Amino acid sequence: MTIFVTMDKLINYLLEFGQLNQQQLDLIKRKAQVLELKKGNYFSEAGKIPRQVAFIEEGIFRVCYYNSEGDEITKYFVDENNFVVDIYSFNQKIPSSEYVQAVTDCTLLVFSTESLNDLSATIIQWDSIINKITEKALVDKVNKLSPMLAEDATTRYLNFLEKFPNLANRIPLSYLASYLGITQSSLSRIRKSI
Amino acid sequence: MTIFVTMDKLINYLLEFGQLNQQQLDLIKRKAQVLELKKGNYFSEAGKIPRQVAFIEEGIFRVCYYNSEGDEITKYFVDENNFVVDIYSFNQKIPSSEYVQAVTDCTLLVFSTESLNDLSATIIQWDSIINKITEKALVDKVNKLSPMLAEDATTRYLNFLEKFPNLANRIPLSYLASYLGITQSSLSRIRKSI
DNA sequence: AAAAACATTTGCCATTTGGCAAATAATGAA
DNA sequence: TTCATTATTTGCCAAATGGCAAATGTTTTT
Repeated sequence: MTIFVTMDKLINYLLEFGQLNQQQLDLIKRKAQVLELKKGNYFSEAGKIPRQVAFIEEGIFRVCYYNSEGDEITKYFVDENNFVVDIYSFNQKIPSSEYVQAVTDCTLLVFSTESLNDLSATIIQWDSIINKITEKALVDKVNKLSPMLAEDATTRYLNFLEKFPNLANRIPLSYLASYLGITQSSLSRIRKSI
Repeated sequence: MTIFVTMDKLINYLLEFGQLNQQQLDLIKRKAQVLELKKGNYFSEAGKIPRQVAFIEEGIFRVCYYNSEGDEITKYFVDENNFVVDIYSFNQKIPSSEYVQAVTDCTLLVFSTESLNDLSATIIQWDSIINKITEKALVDKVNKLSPMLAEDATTRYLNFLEKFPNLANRIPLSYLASYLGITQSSLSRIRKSI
């Protein structure tokens, strides 16, 4: 007896990247495990080898690390309808250098390494779908970061507001400031000036 | 009768990502076409669907585009021992939104879409190797860009100097300034101050 | 409720970077 | 070589951002 969850978001997302029949979809659903993660908790941590991949049903994560000066840097945010994982460490089976933290309460569909291996072995299109998803996720990150370098802090903040309208005032200033590449006081002033 | 080229760099690079026997390596070499590209010329252009992938044997490229203000932005540089292509447009078969331009004279090993399809159909590990390469290239770009946001312009310039020691004074200031996210005059001043 | 701990805002001033235009240097064409 | 074109540097000043510490506000603990 399994908990009934439609997993519609996941299914629709996967179908954007390849065709899957009902039997395959059922198998995928059986391999996914629902996980609720409270705001502030970590899905994976620096120093550990990631052994799971999560599809975000609900909520927002951030990926962060500590630079050589010891500053905590938010590398990017990931919201619902996306997978989140340190993909490089996961695939290479090496310890991650970053944290994946829930910035809101989150509902995840979690796949273990073993489940993914099973899916890869059973579903002929699986690898192709996963590779397309991975590639798109990474290309999107590059395309997001690249123009930010040429934008001023206010523009970067406004773009963040557009992408995550309800988040800006619900997360610590430090998360956002380090993502935008500015100090907390500058961000505070930018907020006031808008 | 084919031109004799060892293609050592390419072979060694591929072998970092998977095993290939001599027969497979020979096939790969036969599918690659040597292309010399003079400084300033384009390997691929915005508006066109990319139909080739290049391995850079020698030389340096930049990938650039025009933002909504019409400024030319250098998204990143790619040097020898790397593949270069607008991977997203290439795979999706959609027109690229960026230019791939030689910033020095370059020697390339070019693979057409058809060659890559043949290799994919013939060499069982091919897709896996290519996916690993793609993933690493993109992860590297994200990891390069992300900390730049928190660095000041001088630091970004010094890091560029470290990565491309011989390039800084041989390419137009505009290429480098737009990559660093600063104006040409600022870069000029930073240069003087070092 | 009070205290402690933590997060955000603000003031003050220094530093960095930008904008613009003129001066200078380098490059390429005739 | 000389002229024309393009690229780079520089001066001047304005705007953006940072650094630091104090003030204020918020949350958590006791």
